[in-house]
Amino acid sequence: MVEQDLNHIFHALSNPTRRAILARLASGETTVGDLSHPLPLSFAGVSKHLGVLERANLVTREARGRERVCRLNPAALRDAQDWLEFHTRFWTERLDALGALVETRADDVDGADQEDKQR
Amino acid sequence: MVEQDLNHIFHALSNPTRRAILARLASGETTVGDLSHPLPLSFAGVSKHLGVLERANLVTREARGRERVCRLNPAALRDAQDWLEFHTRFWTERLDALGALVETRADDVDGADQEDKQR
DNA sequence: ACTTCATTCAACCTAAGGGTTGAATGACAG
DNA sequence: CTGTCATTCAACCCTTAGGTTGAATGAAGT
Repeated sequence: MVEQDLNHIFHALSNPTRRAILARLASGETTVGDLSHPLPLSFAGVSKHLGVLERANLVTREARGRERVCRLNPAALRDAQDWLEFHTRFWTERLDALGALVETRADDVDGADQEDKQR
Repeated sequence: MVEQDLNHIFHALSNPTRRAILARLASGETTVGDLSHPLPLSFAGVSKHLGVLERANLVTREARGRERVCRLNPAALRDAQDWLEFHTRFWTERLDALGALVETRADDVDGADQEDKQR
């Protein structure tokens, strides 16, 4: 998995219509038509959104007769989650450590000159 | 936390420069200047990216003298992670269940007519 | 006070997003 | 083989993104 993939995945997730599509697909595969019925969008608009989701590898479209069946592909979502999990953990640890540091020194850093040891 | 927040968070994360900034900030707070040195961007460009990260509430900027100090705010990242975690779990369960279903019936659904029970 | 340094603001540019329409494709029903 | 239905493609529109420059702000140093 490369940077580019994350770009596409996060970009795909940044739009509420696309997140709605994903949520809808989580409860079962559907055709593009079924997908677009509840949405306040043109057919072609939905198709475009599916294109974005497909580029991010979050969704696959497969022809079945004259319809296209859309399915989730959780693997890509997992990639994004991995990135986030790594970073949240890392950050939280760092900030916790920082918090602890500040706390243990709470009495002698009361002033305003403690920025030197930060960088 | 609302939809809008997720839009901003995921949008912020969809850009590699911004992810680099976040990674950089994970190892300690810095000024905008320090942040932009290693980046192949103009100063103002970096400032814009920080604006996006700030809108997503992933980063805070605080004036210290004539510089601005940037810090991470892991709370927002946690929001994104929660969304992803919920969905990956949900999807995976669904697809696992589906897989199990297919497997138990593997012998009598060899053909192509099993789509009816899907919708 | 004057200059310098860190940063932002404003204006601009080009490319990409998100949406629309209408024509094109291609499977299916008659 | 003709018409219809599901979908995509192409062209267009407007807004946002991502970048640049140069001026503006505002704290610090002298």
